[in-house]
Amino acid sequence: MRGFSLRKYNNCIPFLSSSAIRCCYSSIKGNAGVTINVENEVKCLDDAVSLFHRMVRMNPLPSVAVFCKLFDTMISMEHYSSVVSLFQEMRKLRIPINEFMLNIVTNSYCLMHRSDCAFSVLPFYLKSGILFSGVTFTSLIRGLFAENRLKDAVELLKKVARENICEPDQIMYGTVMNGLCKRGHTQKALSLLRLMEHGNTKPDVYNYNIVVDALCKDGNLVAAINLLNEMKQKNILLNIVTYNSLIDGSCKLGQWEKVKTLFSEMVNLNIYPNVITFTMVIDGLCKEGKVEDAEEVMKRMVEKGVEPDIITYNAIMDGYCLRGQVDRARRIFDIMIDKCIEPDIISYNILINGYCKEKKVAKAMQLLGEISQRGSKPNTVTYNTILQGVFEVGRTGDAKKIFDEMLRVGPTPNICTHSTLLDGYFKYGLVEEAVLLFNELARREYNDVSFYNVVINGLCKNGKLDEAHSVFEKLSSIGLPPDVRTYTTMITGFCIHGLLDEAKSMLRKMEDNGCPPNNVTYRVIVQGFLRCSKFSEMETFVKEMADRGFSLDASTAGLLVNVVRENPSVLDMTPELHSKNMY
DNA sequence: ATCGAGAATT
Repeated sequence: MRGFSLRKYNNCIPFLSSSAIRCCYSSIKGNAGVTINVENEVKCLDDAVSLFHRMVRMNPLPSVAVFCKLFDTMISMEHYSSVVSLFQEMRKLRIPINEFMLNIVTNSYCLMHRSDCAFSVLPFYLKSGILFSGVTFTSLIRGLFAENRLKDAVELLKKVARENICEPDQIMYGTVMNGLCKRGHTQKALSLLRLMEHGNTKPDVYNYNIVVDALCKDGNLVAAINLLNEMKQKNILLNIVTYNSLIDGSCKLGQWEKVKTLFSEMVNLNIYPNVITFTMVIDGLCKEGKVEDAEEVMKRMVEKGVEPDIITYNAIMDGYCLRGQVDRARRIFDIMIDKCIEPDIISYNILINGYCKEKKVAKAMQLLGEISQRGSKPNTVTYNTILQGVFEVGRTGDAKKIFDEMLRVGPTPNICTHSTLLDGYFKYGLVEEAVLLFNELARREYNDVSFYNVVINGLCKNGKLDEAHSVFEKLSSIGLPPDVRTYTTMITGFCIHGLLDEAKSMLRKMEDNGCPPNNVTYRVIVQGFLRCSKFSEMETFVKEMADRGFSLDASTAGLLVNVVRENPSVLDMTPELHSKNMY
């Protein structure tokens, strides 16, 4: 990272106070030999805090390891800021700390997405004569990735290696590789893997699995299998994760023969499919509409002694919903409860989505009300799903009420919530509401092009072409390249308003900007010229379409047929229409 | 005693 120096972070540890924490200095004698079983004693934050207070009053004090164990337990319950507070208390009480403790605190800050505070712990290591370890920097790197500071994360790894601060291990490399892969930089992760192969720290199965999985997720199964073969050649011991990634990748491409091969290959290596393996297959089948096959796989897994879990059931439920059989999904939901598998918020979201897709909004709303009764809590996806469903049936008033409820008592709206709202408002002509909301959102720095596509589309469809165009222009000023949908939406807007020259120049512009038009773009522009009876120019685009292997859709072809009926001479100008089987 | 990879929802 640029300008990285320990001095910079000196004396900037934020004091996080906690009113819950009040320390008592009187010591209780005779606690020597008292054993503390942190895991059994701590079930919630209150338990942790009160145990901490008992511990600091003991004489002699419990070892630092016990404090570490306590903090670790708190981290597993996601009480990161409380870990920091208790650590501050320990310091005030001058309770000795060690390397492990500092690493845990550093990690807590990183998990809070406060890598700035995490860096401010570094001077403590120096002051206390404690050496940094790979663990320290791995946590920091993870923290930087969590804040999407990819360059800083990679730079920190390089700095650690270059300045011999400590020898990066497989975990540190793996953390960087994983951070890169999860953000779409598979090739960079692959380069790092190659770098490791030539360096001192040889990649292990974790490192390979990260890249194998990323390649599979990219749909690049061939490269993933090549890497698998490299692993075999290098005698890297393959494991269940390796095969699960490959099986998932094959399922998502519908390569069921490959799935079978991988299954037998892994079993030959004494690696047995687990609940994750089976669930991936079940989900893949469900997504292809083959829910019966998925249920068959579920039976087989039970026969093999592998019990389906909540995720397996959720996949099946979603499979039925995708086929429009929400009632069957509901039955699975009830079976799940009978088997004492508690539905989670995703189960509810799947069912709510199922009901919405069948326009059974009342059912969806009812289910929303039931969520808290069963000890779950609606999340952002729940509300987004309901909002979409309510808009779908045109109940804009209900949508507004639900959004208000969300703002009052619900989870934080995200970009998807806002897209749904804007799309809904525009769709039903509530332009004022939409524009107001869009202006409110200006400071959020949303950088997802599909969000702007919704806005541009809404403005175009509501006669606000100039505003749409200025949002389009804004994209380049915030460094967000328009995608094929953005251009197509703009072109549609121009065509609706009869601005064919603008439509045409936008078509050329997208090509120049490295974003070639697709089938839809051409259909839109052909329809535009057709509706304005500009047959000869239309012909140019029909020709271009044919050259690029695109074809007309039914509605454009239908329009064309009507035009030909009224004006047969059009046929003379468009030989492509009959010679290339365009209808 | 602290840091790592794989499954489901809008």
